[in-house]
Amino acid sequence: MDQRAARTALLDAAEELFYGRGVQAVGMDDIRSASGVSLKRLYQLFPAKEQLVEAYLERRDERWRIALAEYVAERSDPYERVLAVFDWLGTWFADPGFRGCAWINCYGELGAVSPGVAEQARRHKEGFRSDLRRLVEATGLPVDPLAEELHLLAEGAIVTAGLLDDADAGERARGAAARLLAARGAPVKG
Amino acid sequence: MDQRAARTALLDAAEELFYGRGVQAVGMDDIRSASGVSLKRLYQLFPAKEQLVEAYLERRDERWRIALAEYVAERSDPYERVLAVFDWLGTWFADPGFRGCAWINCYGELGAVSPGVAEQARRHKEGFRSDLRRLVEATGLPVDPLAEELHLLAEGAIVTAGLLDDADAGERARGAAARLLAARGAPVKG
DNA sequence: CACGAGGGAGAACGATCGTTCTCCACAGCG
DNA sequence: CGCTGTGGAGAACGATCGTTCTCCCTCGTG
Repeated sequence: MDQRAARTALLDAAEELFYGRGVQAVGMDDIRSASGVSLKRLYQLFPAKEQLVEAYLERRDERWRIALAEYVAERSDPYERVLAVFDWLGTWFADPGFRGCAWINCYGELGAVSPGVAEQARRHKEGFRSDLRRLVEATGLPVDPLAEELHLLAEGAIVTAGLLDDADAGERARGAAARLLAARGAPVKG
Repeated sequence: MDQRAARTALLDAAEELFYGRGVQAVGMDDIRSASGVSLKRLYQLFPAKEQLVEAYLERRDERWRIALAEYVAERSDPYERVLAVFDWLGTWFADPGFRGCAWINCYGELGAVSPGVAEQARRHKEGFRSDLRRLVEATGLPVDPLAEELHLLAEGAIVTAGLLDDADAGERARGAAARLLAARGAPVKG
């Protein structure tokens, strides 16, 4: 197994374990067992646990936002694209492994104690917000404050789905989003 | 110092430290120093750290929701009362000690590992949601799905204010809430 | 004063865990 | 075959921290 494969195996194991149980509940030894990579190699690639956590968040951010973008790109109508964000959230919430937002969870766990983790969480949320803003721009509607409002709905749905196990939060957010779009002049479905 | 005063001192210290730094970053010794209560007494009142954490969340929930209710009760118009929830969130976000939602943070930190903490977080969020629902009921507007939508906005504002340091999230959520209310037939200010 | 109960201060204990070190197997190469 | 260095397995180390224990002081009571 070369360095590249080891790195991938480590990040895969880290993602599954950290997301599922929380960072502090997972030891480096658990990562080792789950990945099959020796501790020596682990510490060569990630000299401290914190760096593994940050790398996990960074890679997940990339994947998460790309998956969202691909899902959205399946629609052609710009309004539908905006609403598809909420559909996608709904499919995420329905995933059996769903356990809330990885970045919110990590921020709660380590944000006060690890600037790097706090930064990753901030970056992810800002990235998501600007992705959403771009989708709103494409509709031609006035972006402010519409995009921010839709972002609040999305974040609210994520947190509610995670904490209250409320998988319908996506649909409900979609409904509210449609109403806000209509209030701003989007053509209403008939 | 009698038992009652010791309990209060402990919960005060726990609240300040746990909220400010996260639960796992605070040792029982820190609680002892900050409260002035001896370890022996601490363990008499809270036989394990987890119970102190749960008691902290429970007392904070009570205070938080009462403070919100009192703020809201200063207005008499039922629509204004609903919107006042978002004003109150805005004042909370502006507090210099604001560091996001205590329950979301604790859930991220311990939710996967401590059922008691997960339960407290769930209870708080459900309590908040039903408080909001009652305020919407008082307007006479159809409650579903309006109340849920407003709840998503509020949660989104809380999480965004915490993570992105965005103190204006309250105002923005208030704007969106006003629009959703208007779309459901509330009389518009003019 | 004797004495026992209760409480405070802080040492001690035991477990966990991030990180490093030791030891060994084995492959490449003369 | 011997030498060398890379890497794996897992023991060891050191720190932290939740929890308990020890020791001592104090105070109320006979």
